[in-house]
Amino acid sequence: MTTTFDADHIFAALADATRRDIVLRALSGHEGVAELAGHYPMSFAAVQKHVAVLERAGLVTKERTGRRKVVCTNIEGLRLARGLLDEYEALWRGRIDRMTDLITRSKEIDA
Amino acid sequence: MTTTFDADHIFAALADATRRDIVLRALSGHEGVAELAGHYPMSFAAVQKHVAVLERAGLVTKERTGRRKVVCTNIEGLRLARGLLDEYEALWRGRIDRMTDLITRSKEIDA
DNA sequence: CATTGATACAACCGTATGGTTGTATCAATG
DNA sequence: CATTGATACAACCATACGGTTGTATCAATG
Repeated sequence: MTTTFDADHIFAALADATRRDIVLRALSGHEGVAELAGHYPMSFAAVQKHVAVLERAGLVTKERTGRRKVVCTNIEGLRLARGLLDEYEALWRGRIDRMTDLITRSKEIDA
Repeated sequence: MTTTFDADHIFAALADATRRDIVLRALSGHEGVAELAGHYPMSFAAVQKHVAVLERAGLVTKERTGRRKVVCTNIEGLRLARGLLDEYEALWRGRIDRMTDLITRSKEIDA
């Protein structure tokens, strides 16, 4: 699977409430790291690290605007994440369908 | 958010290729921990731990069958995970829609 | 060009995670 | 009931992670 590496990073990035919240906040794309940091009970550097994790996962980008750097949720990244989840859901659903199919058939055999 | 705790565990559980593979394999629900362990280049105990993580996240269950314990993907858990993702997608999409709406309007103003 | 505001980075700490090996439990079976 | 097969659990190790503080960079501004 070529997307395994990314899936690791994406799911790991989403496995933290602070980071999920940052993704939401960064959708409007108007807050710098400092403003974001203001919303959470932790240091500026900690939030900075969270943003870095999201960046590495391709979920947000940073755009320089004057002396600030605005954090923007990367729609492409989100779509990719969503695509991964869809793939998995398809696989899951596929297997579930085949399972229920098997079950149905075995019931027919039983009858 | 009441589901935050679960989201942490679920995303974290999915952030590992081995565990994602176990979820897929366990959908057919006929392999014990030992059989599962056979597929991966690691010890039995390591796979056992991975299964434990998935179990804690509510993604699989173990059912005793004779002397074996069969690992079964928990469809309910999967649906819950899927639900979480849907919620997030809805939020994301909502914000995206509002964003594109804003962009469209500002373009109209520009024109 | 010195200062200030905003971000980046490095070092450090405690704890969690992914892996190992070894031992204990527990159910089937001779 | 001793043995064997399958799972569970505990101790340990290395590394990653989430947090801290302190220092460095870098762009605007007086």
